[in-house]
Amino acid sequence: MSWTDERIETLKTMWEAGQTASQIADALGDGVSRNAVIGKAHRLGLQARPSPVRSSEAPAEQEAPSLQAAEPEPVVAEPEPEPVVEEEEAAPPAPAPASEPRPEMVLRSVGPGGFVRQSPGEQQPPATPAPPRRLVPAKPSAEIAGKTSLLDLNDRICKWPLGHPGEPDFHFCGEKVNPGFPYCVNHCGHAYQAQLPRRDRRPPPPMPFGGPRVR
DNA sequence: CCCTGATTCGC
DNA sequence: GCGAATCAGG
Repeated sequence: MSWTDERIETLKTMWEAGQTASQIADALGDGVSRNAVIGKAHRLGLQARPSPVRSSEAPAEQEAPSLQAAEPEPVVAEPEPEPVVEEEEAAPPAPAPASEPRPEMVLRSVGPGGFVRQSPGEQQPPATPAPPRRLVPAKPSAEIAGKTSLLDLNDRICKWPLGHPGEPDFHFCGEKVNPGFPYCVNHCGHAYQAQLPRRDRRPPPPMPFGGPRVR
């Protein structure tokens, strides 16, 4: 299978949404390996994303073995207006009791504007430490409450798309999958239909991500 | 071991 | 352009 526009679009979307290469490859199906996904992603130029590996580390460190204790850090005044997200409920003084993030939450640093990319050459110096205010766990903002977004997809939930990418309310079914299938039982019924002898057959629904793989 | 992404290089 | 092989960190 070649990289059709459709598949490339899927790749881009999922990659930018923070899905792992494996997940994307799995979603694309057709024997696409995660290497293929990564390779294609690089060729598309969307490689900037957190990687567990820093192969080419050591960015030209001074040969001088002496450590520079305090480098005159340019005090880049951070005029951050700091929009305070006001909590509705009066937060009790007790800190949230181990409200640990879900392990499967694949959220990276997704801001309302998208991803924080870093180009190799231009990296902003680390922001001034002092976190002035308490940090509110930034929801993906656009995250439609109660709906399954791309970020929520995993192997176990139905990937049946509802709506269209780009639309504000685009989301996925989110039901538990029919084991062995990318969709829930219900949507499997839509995706996989016995051949009907009828002539007036309903037009098939759009296949998510270019259709399920055939193993 | 498993996972991850990055890179290389023959095709 | 493609992706398996390989590398390297978590």
